[in-house]
Amino acid sequence: MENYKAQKIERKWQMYWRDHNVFKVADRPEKPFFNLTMFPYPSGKLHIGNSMNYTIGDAITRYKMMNGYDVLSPMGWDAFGLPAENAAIKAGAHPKVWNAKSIENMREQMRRAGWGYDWDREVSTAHPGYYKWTQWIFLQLYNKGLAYKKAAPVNWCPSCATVLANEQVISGTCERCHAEVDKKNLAQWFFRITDYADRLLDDLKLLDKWPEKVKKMQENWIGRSEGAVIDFKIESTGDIISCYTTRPDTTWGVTFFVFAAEHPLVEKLVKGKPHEKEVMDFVKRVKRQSIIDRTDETREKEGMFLHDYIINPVNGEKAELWVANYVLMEFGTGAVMAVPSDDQRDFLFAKKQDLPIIPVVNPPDRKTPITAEEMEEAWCKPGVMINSGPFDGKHTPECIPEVIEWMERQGFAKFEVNYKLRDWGISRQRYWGVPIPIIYCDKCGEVPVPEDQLPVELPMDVEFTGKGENPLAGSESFVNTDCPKCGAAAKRETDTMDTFVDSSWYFFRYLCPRMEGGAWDIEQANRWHPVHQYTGGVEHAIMHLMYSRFFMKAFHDLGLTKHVEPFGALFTQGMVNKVAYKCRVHGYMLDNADGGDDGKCRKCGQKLGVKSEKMSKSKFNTVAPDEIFEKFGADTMRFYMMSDSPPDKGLDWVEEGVHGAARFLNRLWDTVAAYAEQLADAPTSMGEVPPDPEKVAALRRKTHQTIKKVTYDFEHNFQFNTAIAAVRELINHMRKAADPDLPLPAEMAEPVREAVESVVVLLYPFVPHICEELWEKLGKKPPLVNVPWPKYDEKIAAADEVEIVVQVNGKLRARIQMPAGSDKDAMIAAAKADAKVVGYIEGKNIVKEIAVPDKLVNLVVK
RNA sequence: GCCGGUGUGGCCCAAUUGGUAGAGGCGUCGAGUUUAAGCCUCGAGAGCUGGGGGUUCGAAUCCCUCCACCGGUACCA
Repeated sequence: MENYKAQKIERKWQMYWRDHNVFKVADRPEKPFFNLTMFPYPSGKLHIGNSMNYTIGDAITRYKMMNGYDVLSPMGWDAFGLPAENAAIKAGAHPKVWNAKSIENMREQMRRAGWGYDWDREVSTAHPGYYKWTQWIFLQLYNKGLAYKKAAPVNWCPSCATVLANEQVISGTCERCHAEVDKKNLAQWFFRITDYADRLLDDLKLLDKWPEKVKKMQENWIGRSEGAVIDFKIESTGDIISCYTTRPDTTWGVTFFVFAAEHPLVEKLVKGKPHEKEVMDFVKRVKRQSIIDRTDETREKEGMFLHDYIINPVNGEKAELWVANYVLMEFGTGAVMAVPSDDQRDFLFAKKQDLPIIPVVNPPDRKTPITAEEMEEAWCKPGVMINSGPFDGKHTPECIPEVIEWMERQGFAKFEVNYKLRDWGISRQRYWGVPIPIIYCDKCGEVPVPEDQLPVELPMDVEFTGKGENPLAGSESFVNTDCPKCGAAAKRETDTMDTFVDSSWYFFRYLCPRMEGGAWDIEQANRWHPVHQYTGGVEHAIMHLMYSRFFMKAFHDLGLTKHVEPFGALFTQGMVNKVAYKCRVHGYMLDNADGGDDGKCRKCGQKLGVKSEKMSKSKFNTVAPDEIFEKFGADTMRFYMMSDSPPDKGLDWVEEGVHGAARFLNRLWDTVAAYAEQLADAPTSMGEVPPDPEKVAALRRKTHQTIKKVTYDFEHNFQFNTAIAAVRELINHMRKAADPDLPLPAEMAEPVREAVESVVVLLYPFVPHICEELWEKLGKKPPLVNVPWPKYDEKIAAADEVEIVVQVNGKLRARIQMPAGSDKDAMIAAAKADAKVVGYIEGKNIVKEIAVPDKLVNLVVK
């Protein structure tokens, strides 16, 4: 018998799949199934996260094909972005060249992993044939008023020299380089995603096949709140200033009023006043504070009195006007009515600045009204309104609608819904991205590039200096152009788009990747969408998925698709972790396998901390798929990743586990090959051992139970670890029932054949190479994707005899064998008759008899 | 802080949703095979299910509370 040679058979089948176009899918499918995995950034090397993603995706592709679906399984490249440009700066190569090479490498790695794709549909977002349509989409949004330019304070990463979206700022630092992010005022392009806030929120209800977790994250990010906008009058100037509040019921408790440092009225109010310098110095200081400082909640709240007052519209009371560092310009109106009795931030500020506190909500269990002196913190829970004029005695927050109505009648407030979601800033001051198709003309102003002039291509005559300036701005041939309207000399926009724009519509382009007359064919989109299964990392739960949903809805409104949601079902895989070794003083280091000693720091000798953490180069705990392919083969990597833990949770990468996977595949090989030989000998004699009907039935039962289990796991959240465990059980059972190295007894030949074939078919989605090879050894015709997924027979799978547990007062006292499906009376009677049970119930009163069919009997006695 | 999630043999994890705590794997130990080790085959042990309280005939599962870790988010008025 030949040994299992992974690399040899893997290459053989990879060539087979390619040469036979196994994963090519028809444009007009009978049973369409769009199986999408998140396309990678072509960094040049697959990382383990990709491998996890695509191994899950490939298992689904093959499973669905075996179930008769026309599976669309495409692959492409999210090819624009910073790393290519940075690499270009470093290596002196053009990003285009660097990119092409990276893609080639990764395509080869994907082949070696054995993932099945329809390569005729490959797309790259950096290809002019693709980004032409990204620009076209920009123009459609622009014409609809959904793309606009405005000067806005933006997150500026000084190290990357570019603008970052809010979502790319991780607690005040750049998500890429971790430098502290500054605020900068720049003219920027935005997409009006906020117009869709309510629909993005409401339609989450349609996504019943999305993880609750992801929907919740999106809900939080959209951050819908209801409240009122209330107008206050400034005493000195008579200016009306509005503020948004979710608690208009507490307006009687307003004791001061606070502006954000960026609020334009601040400067106006102090202009020429004695305290002008003091206040403006404070404003400047706050503005200069980094985002890190400003968003650190534990930091002291500071502020300055503006020596001016506000008139509270509900009762005409005066309240001091302040500017403070804890109010954000970005939310609401940048001005806050402060109710220290009901808001902990206002409370702390009032205490610090010695401002008055008026309780307006009385804790419900109190008989007498609470006083300001009694309060140790703000009361923001439900209660009874006090000191609130006409609303005294009412319960809040229930009466908020009534309060708003009352205010609206008086004309100084109105109901309003607010969102945390901001418009999507897409401008990037970088070369390696999609040029924004806008031209600036002195006479005509901002002019969109006519559609027939697309694409606006990236110029090649650029210099990569690594300095802050966008290289595009330095390209004469690019910048200088003619105005499409009047023909006069004009200049091009030099900002490029955020790469999330590229990836927000790629699932359309896969449908018609080479189409020239349009971005996609609407009929095809209506047919293949929404994506039947989308699989990717949970790190894209907010940005990518939100932007794609927004695009889908905008496309719908533009008549470009009939659908409103892009992804019907979503599966998010967990992170891949591995132990990392960390010294408290000297940081992460290689583990002790590499020259270290007994887990001690090589620099200081202190004991290293050992903890499983997300794989990262900086932690020295990465694993390269390539190395696994070389050492063990792709099937081993695939098997290990799928067999160890449920894929939606994380995976702890353990070297021994990989060995275990390799061992299993060897055993699978030996076992199936041995059975193949025995089966080929087609035994006819009964042998010396007499036939054993129960043994035959038991093996068949196990086979059908296993098919049922694996099918169930595919249909329920992809619990591949338990599916694989079930197959292992079947193999163990079969080996015990019929020694693979001995001639098969005649009566076992068919049951064994059924079991062996099932094993190979059931494992195929996970380890396709070895299974194709074994399938051939069994005398069958490849490829396995054409073999129908096995059906199980419920009758064969059902046990005819079951073990019933007998409890007395909840304690296990006996086990009895009974025919499956016995009725409750029979079970109870049998339980009472059991000799062991009798000892426990004799002479006692049976209070209650519980029977669970085929499971247990519980007798409650006194 | 707030919103999610997780906590089960030494380790990764099952338990078809309230019914025997243990499927599968890793590691360990033992036996067989081997000149020996490894590989391979067969077998074994190991637990108050994070702590406490409650509901129930019965709780890993449901409820309350606390703790630990992971993820998201964060002065959003």
